[in-house]
Amino acid sequence: MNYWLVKSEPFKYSWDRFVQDGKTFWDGVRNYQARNNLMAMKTGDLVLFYHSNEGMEVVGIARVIKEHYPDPTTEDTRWAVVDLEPVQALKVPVSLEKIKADERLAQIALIRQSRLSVMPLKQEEFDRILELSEG
DNA sequence: GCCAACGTTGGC
DNA sequence: GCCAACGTTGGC
Repeated sequence: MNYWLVKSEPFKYSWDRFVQDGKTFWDGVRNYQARNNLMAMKTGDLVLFYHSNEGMEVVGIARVIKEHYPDPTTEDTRWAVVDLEPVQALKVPVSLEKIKADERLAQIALIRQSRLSVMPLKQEEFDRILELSEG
């Protein structure tokens, strides 16, 4: 089991919309590193859903329900998508500020490589973020 | 709205 | 193969 974090601008695709949809294919990745991470996702992996720009907080947990396949939104064969379904919203969203302030999370790509939109998390980092959600 | 970080493109 | 120019992302 692996753990991941994906970013979405709520303006483009918000958590609420995701919950309404029941599932979604995660498209729009146009960066090789992010794509490689996307293609490494396995069915059942858990994925934190982060709102970038507006909100700037982790808002929920998703699960991979289908591993990577060619991006249906482009003819370009280089890009891939995965299918995700919502698992649950966090009771309290975990803000970027809070994550930055936590020394155990100082090394995660969200902070060190702010432009990467799909990134792996260690289990302890994933667990830690959920802990922060509980106060 | 600005700008830093950084990935990509294209001329040489 | 280098590097300047350019585009995009995302925090502030």
